Amino acid sequence: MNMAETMGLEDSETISLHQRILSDIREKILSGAWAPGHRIPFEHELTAEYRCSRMTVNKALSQLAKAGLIERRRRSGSFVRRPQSQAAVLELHDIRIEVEALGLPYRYERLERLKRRSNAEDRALLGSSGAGSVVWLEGLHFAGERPFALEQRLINLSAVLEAGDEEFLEIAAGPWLIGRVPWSEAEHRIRAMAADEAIADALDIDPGAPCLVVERRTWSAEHPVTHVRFVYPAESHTLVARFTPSQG
Amino acid sequence: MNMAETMGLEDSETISLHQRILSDIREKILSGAWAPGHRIPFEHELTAEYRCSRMTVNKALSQLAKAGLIERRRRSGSFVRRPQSQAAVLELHDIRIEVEALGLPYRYERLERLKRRSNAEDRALLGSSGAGSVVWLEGLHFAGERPFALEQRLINLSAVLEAGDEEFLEIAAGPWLIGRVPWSEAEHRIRAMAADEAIADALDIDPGAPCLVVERRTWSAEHPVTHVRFVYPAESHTLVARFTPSQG
DNA sequence: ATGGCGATTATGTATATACATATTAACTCG
DNA sequence: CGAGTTAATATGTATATACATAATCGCCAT
Repeated sequence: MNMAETMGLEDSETISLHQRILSDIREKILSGAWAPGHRIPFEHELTAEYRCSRMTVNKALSQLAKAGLIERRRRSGSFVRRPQSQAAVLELHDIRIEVEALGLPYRYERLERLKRRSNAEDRALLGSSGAGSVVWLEGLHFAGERPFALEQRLINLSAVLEAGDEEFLEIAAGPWLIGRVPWSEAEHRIRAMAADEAIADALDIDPGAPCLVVERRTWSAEHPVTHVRFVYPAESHTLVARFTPSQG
Repeated sequence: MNMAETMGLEDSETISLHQRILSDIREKILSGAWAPGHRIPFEHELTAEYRCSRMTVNKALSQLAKAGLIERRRRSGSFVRRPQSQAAVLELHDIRIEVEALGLPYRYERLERLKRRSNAEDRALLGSSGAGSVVWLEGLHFAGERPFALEQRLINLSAVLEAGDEEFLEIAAGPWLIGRVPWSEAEHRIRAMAADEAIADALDIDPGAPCLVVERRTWSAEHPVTHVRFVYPAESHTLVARFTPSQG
């Protein structure tokens, strides 16, 4: 459709309009710009904003609703949902949302931050070939008073330059990155591990206690962005993923 | 819509027409009536069959395509795809393939088999409401000489009657079931756990050692089919899942 | 035969329109 | 003033229509 360039689409690719609306809104939600509970614009407002028919807007919103990102209420509008299903756990992995879904107050605390040139191990973790600078972060996610997860993260500064100026003292890097770098691909590794001294100390559990480890590598347009490792005490966490061949 | 009753819909519920088309076709595919490669009717044929507009048919087919059940080719039509969606999301659970990929000889050994009427716990595991008979299986997957994974499985006999006559002495139930029951939905739970006495004994590891536990429930057309729990010694196993942001 | 080209065909996406339905806000009446 | 009714509103689903696009078929000229 020749709608795309009239809208001033920056991507040169030809994306259908309803796809564009869909990803715009998803981006706003995933980045946190529209928090859970936020009422997204009415169909007729989006119709005006994108200069298209209501059907097109409706198609996009219906998809978001089916994907569980928003909830639609007649006469009231469409609202960002608190994610809780598979999407939350494996696609985003926003720990704040997980913790708040449990009804517990969430807090993030940075333990360590280093900026350095990448070494061989960093490059292996990132799945990167070239050298460059990285930021190394370690932090704790709390659910109430108790540590909920330990986070160890590498950020590739050649992919996200601004991360070099960010302290990440009370903001976890995950949500921060999501708003800045649209990820195109991610790979998860999930395994069990016995807590070593350092992990046991950080998470306030016994050394040797079983932990669930979720590692994630993210790429944006072929460039490695970040590698993150979440360590959960076994009793605190279960990942749930639900699949359906079709989404009736 | 008053379309539903004009069509002679057997369900008393009011289902939208495109939902009905969608589930009709999905059923045909999952049941095997339309095998992979089969060309499903053209939009204009379905338009005639369901007496509706092409947009409505198109909406249903587009959803099926996005869900990966069918593939649409311009000028040629829409074709049933070879099932592959599951592997894309969490590629696990043909343990034989996993083991052989490591270059180790694979062997399965049944430890226990019981046939009984389901109790409350069974029904909870299966996610089933009604009573009925089940088969309980326990078995070990070996990689070379060492135990690779412990499998504990419940099979709902009212969904898979033939399973009652099968011994599963050297064939794991997973591959056996896959050939017989087209699954329509699956839910995975993944967590870490310390090995108890029984598990440690079976897997030949120390009690208290960390294990990765993968539980899977499977449904076929709303009916619970099986619940299976795989327990892996932590050092032997990592799950890998790779995602690309879907539908957008 | 055969390579290219135009016609045909099925899908892809968008439009304007219509009416149904659920829910809330406003209003009316005892 | 409160309960019940009515009107307004946002979404839900369907229609007919239009044109774009990709792939294929068949014809024709070489």
